[in-house]
Amino acid sequence: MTRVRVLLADDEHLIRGALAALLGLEDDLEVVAEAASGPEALAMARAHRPDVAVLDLEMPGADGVTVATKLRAELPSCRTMIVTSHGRPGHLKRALSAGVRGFVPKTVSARRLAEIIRSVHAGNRYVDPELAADAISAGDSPLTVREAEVLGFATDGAPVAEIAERAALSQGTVRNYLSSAAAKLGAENRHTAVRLARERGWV
Amino acid sequence: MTRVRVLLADDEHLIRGALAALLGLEDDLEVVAEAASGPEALAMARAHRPDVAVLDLEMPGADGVTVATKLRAELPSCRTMIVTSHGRPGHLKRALSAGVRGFVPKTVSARRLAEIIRSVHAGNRYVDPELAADAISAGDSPLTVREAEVLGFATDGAPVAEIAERAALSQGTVRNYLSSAAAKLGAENRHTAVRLARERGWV
DNA sequence: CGCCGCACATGACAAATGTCAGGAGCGGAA
DNA sequence: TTCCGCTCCTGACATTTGTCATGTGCGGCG
Repeated sequence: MTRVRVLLADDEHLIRGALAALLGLEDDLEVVAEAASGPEALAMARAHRPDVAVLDLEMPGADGVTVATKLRAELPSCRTMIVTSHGRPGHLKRALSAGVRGFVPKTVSARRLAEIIRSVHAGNRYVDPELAADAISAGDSPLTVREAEVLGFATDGAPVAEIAERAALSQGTVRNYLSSAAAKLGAENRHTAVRLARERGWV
Repeated sequence: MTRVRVLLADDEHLIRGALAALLGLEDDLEVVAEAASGPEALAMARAHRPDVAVLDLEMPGADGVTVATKLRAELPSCRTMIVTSHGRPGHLKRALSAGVRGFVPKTVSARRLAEIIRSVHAGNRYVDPELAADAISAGDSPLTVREAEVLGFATDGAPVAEIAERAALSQGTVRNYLSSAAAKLGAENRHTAVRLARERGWV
C-alpha cells in the first residue's frame, strides 16, 4: 500500500507540529514536509513533490491561495487544500478559482481533516458546508472592477490623494468610484465600505 | 507522582484536539478538560478545577483575558496562561495585569509549550521574549483617558456626530481629542490613529 | 496660594470628502 | 447599427473633518 504524501504549511508551529503528529498516526497518510511560510511551502513542495498540500490561509511571505496558484502551475499532480481559522466568503471563491480542491475551517477535528485529505487525494472536492453557505448568501460582488480596485487602495484610511496616485486616476474619479461603491454596499462612508467589502472578500 | 491537570480552551478544534493529544503524551501532564468558547472554559474550569488553564486569546463569547480575570476570582489556585496567534503588545499588558502567568505565541512547539506549562505550574512566570520586546518598545500609552475613550468609539469609520453621542461630548470636543490623539500617535487622520492604537493595545 | 495639566467647551477657518450633473470614448449585446 | 454600461474625466457644491485660538473649572503639587 502506498501512502498519501502530505505537505503541511502553517506558520504556527504549535498547530503544524501537533497536526503532523496526529496525521502521522493515520496509517494511510504520511507527512513528508512541513513549512512555516509561503515561500518555504513552495520550496518544500518542489523538493518533496507531495500528493496533497495542506496550506494555511494566513502565512508570512505568501498566503495559501497564492501558493496554491503557483503549485498548480509547477506541480499539476499535487492537489491543494486550504485550512483557515476565520474564513471570509471571498477567500473561498478566490481559492476555488485558483484550483484549490478543499477548503476547511480549523474548527474541524484532526480525524475529519484526515478524511478530507483522503477524499481530496481521491480526486473529490470538499468545501465546508457552513463556509459554502456564507459564500452563497454573500452573493456576487456588485462592484465593478475599478470600484473594487479603488476600494482596495483605500485601506487604513488613506487620503484620496494617495489613492488617486496609487490607482493612477484623478481625484475626482476616485471620489466617484468610492461614492458609488459605498452606495452599492449600503455604507455611510468609504471606511465602512472598505470594511464591508473586506468582510465579504470583494476586495 | 501526581500529574499537572490542564484545561485547554481554543475554538479551533483542529488545534485543541491535536494539542490535547500531544500534551497527553507528556507523562507529567494530563488534559482534564477542553473548551471551545469563553463561557464553556469557565464552566469546565469550575467543574474540573484544573491546575493550569491554557486559554486562546481569541474565542467566541469571552476572550482569554476575560476568562482569566474571572478564573482568578473564582479559582485562585488555578494558574492561567494565554496562547495567541498574532499577539499585539497591548494584549500582553492587559493579560499580565489580569494575573496571567504565561503568555506565548502559537509559533512555539508543543514540547516547548509543555515545558512552559510545567514552569507556570511551579509558580514561575513566562512571557515570550519577542512579544515582551514588542511590548517594551511600544511603551506606555501617551494618550489621556479621554483621548483613548474617544478613539475607542471611533472604530469602523463612525462619523464624529455618532462618536460625540456615544461619548456624551460635544462634537468640537471630540474633534479636539481625535486631533490630539492622532498627533501623539503620528497619524495623519483618525482612521490610521485608530488602527495604530489598536495595534499597540492602547484602546 | 499659585502653577500646571487635564477635561470640556465654543467659534471660526481651511482642507478633505461626499454628492451631483454632465460629457467623451469604447466595447458588447440586441 | 444603435443602445447601454463601464471607464474616465471635469467642475461645482454641501458636508464632514482637521486645526487653531481661546476660555472655564477642577484637582494635584510644590
